Amino acid sequence: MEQEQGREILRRLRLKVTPRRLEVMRCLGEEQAYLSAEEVWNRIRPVLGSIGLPTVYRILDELAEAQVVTRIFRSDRTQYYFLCPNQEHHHHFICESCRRVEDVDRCNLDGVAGEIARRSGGLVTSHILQINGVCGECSRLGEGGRGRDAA
Amino acid sequence: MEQEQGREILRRLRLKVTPRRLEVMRCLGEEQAYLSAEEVWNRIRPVLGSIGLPTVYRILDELAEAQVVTRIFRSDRTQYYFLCPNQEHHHHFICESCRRVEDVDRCNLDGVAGEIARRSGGLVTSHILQINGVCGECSRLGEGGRGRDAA
DNA sequence: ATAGATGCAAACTTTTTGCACCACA
DNA sequence: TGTGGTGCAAAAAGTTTGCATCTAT
Repeated sequence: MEQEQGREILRRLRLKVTPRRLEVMRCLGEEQAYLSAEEVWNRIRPVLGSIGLPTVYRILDELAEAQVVTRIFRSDRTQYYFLCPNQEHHHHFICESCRRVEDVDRCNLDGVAGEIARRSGGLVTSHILQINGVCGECSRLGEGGRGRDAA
Repeated sequence: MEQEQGREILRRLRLKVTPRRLEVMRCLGEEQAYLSAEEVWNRIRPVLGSIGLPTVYRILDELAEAQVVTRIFRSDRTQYYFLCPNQEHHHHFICESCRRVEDVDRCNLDGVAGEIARRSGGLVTSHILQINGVCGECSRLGEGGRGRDAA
């Protein structure tokens, strides 16, 4: 994520361009991996001098609302975020080992919406499709992966 | 969910057959709708006389672990559960209005796994596919739906 | 100049844990 | 009769809120 791209996104959203917002976006984009709010906070604190955790939450919420970041679903009770400014319809392949996210363009779900409508008269408004696995690099490195913790 | 079916599930999991476990399963299966732990608790307390909320969490965790209940993903930070003892691979259409869940057999995702393997050498281990929308009945009733709150 | 952004502390919600007591097998 | 289940109280973890101060526009 180039800084200029971040500025443009914020202007489009009519949010003020602040160092904190730019840094949250840079951090999430830099690793192409999903992170929790606290992990983002730990990574950007050294760069910014200081920033509060509530500010990180506020920024992530705004960006998720604006669909500039995507929430990743896991069954722990933590929310994870991934920068995804690309608005085309697509899905994500997420690596269970290194947490990196790859885009998956293919989405064969149009037929499903039709089936539901035909069967019961229901209407599909959205879907979550998240593909979990182990990425190429982590597969080659063998099990255990790089690990990636809060610190 | 017949009581005998509940007993069989518990025996298969080598869990003791207790009134609390049977009642949690009955409650989740009865409505064909997803509920939070607290909602389950509120519904079964009158029947059982008394049960602690931690017990409900423990039971739901065991059943989710055993894949007898499925977790439903929402962006609030509450976990929702749905009884789904059917082990065939399938997905769910969930109604945003009444929370009822319908099974969707169709799953065209085999091609996606192949694409990921070819492209980067990655390996797909699982996927989450949750289809959100408004069910036939709620569509016919018009917007607003039946509502379904914790009480 | 001013509306919006942020830090800090404290609250809040959901979920988990510890331990004594109880009940199914 | 003993292992596993449960109630209760308290803690933990993640997230949100209130308000005073600061800053981008």
